[in-house]
Amino acid sequence: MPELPEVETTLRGILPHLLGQRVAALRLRQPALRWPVPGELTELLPGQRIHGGRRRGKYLLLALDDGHLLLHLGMSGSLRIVPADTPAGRHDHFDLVLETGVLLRFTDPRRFGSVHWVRGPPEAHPLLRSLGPEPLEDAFGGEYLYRRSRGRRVPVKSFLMDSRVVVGIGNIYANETLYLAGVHPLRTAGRIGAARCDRLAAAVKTVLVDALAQGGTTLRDFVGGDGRPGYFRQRLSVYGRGGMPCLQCARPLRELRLAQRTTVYCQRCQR
DNA sequence: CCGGACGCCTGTCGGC
DNA sequence: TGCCGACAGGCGTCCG
Repeated sequence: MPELPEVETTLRGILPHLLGQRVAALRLRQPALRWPVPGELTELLPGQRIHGGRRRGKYLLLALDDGHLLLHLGMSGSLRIVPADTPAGRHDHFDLVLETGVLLRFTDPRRFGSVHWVRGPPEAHPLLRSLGPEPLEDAFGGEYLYRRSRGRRVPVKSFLMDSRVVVGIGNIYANETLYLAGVHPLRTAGRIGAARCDRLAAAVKTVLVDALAQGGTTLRDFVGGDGRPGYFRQRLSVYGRGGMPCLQCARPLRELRLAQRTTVYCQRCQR
């Protein structure tokens, strides 16, 4: 579900309500996520102050006094700031109760999300250790893509969605990026030239920045920390448009399954 | 090391 | 109307 723009939007929505606040309690009602929510958190978190928050790939990291809370939204997760008396539904896994009485509520119907507690530097956590660069930072560019893709025989779409190569790109933005760059999703990553790697990297940045400016993409259940949906859906060129006309050449967009993910592209405009 | 497939879950939608 | 399979924004793990 949430890719970089949605996770970043979530962070921006919740952070102002969290910074400087002390945790009053953790109300854990449904610990079953991808990995069980550590029960020790209910004793560990109260009293700790939240003094920072950032995003790494699709992970959210909240800095507390004694460590970091690491959150992943999986496919259907969301984090929202809600008033203290908001009734909890069936998929509301936990509330972080703040001293102001406001709640940070984690909701996740499909339970692919997760929560971890990290004492040391969060980058050393096994889930973060082998992550590639952030796509919007300068370390990520055409030159980097070119270097990393040499010898790789995977389709370029799979390559872009590999978090060891670059973080934050999921199925929606991989499709959109390839369309914008004019690159066929099945093209072998290692056979893409330097110039097209430049185009690809530029397209990644453009798509993510534009999506961010729209507050992300809401297909069904994504909401930002303030409860509002994202509006990038109206700007999608290919994702969800299989069979509909290409916006550039009007031919019907084609669809295929790659690694069990729907892939949409234009046979004429992407090579 | 690399590439591909699987499975974890619930909800929704389209076809019969 | 109801049932059933396919599919949905991710990713760690396993297998060849």
